[in-house]
Amino acid sequence: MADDTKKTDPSVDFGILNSLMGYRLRRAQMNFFSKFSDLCSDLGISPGLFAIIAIVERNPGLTQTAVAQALGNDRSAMVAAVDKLEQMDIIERRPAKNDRRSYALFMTKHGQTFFKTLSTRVMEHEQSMAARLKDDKELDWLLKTLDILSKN
Amino acid sequence: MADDTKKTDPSVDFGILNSLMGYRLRRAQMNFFSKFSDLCSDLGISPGLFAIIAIVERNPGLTQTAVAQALGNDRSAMVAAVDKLEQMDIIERRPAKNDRRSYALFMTKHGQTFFKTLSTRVMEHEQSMAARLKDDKELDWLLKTLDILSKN
DNA sequence: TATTGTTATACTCTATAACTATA
DNA sequence: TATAGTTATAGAGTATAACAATA
Repeated sequence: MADDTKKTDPSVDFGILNSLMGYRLRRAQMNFFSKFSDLCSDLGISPGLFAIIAIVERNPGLTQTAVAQALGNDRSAMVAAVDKLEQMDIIERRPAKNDRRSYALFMTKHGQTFFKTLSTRVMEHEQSMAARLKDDKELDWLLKTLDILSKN
Repeated sequence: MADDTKKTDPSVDFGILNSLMGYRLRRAQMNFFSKFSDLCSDLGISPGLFAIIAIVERNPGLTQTAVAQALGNDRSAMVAAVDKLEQMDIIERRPAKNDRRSYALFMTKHGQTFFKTLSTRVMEHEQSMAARLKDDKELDWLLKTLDILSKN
């Protein structure tokens, strides 16, 4: 919602939370997600759907399960997501060539242009957030550090 | 679940996702949360409950609404959370002195020691994650940067 | 009128198990 | 026997609206 009216009370002592990467990651991520909603909810796209589109766009022909594994989702969650993206004419299922159990996922023509619109909005927001950092070097460092912290 | 068996396929091209702070923040945060569950689910504590305890421990006497505002939660979500923490004998509601509508929240005796156990576990994990960084300077920089990115 | 705690509600995410058709 | 897609389901988490008691 990106709501300025309810501020965090500065007189509250956050104690240990202040020193926890886990807590700060959560706060930062919530901020990104709520802004993402502000920017893209009119298009019916959530962060999770955006990630699926981004993977399919760069890796046409992947199966649902392969996309789920790449994103760390469960197979079962893909069904409703791909159903929706298919109804929106963004992605299409095609029968896989070598395996009649699985579908290969591809972008539709409309999906291609839709993804460009979406990417532009998302990148604009990213750049406005990146402007809070010192320089591109700091951004690279942040991305690298977040990647290191993403591995278990 | 911190499961090593299902790896992210390295042959998948993540495209724009790789350059997005929002996506990397999500991946890093998911990793912290799943490890938090591994460490603390036997004690019945989620990250959200831990945050509430941490605030009450450092700010005894805050009302439910004040804690909710500090953490960015909705008032209504506090009810079940505080109910649970009260049943676990960690936090107690006391009638507020000046306002008969509200409760003041305090740690119980058991809650004090419980929180120490909890904090030890969480800090151990934090330190093992911080060990992936170069030094304490880098950790400070990360915490500061995440704070900057948390503001809307 | 406004606010606190509460309830009810609903919607999204996520996780699990089981089914079917294929492999 | 194992896997892909699917379905059903259940549990979190989150957000909104409304109500009673109190300010």
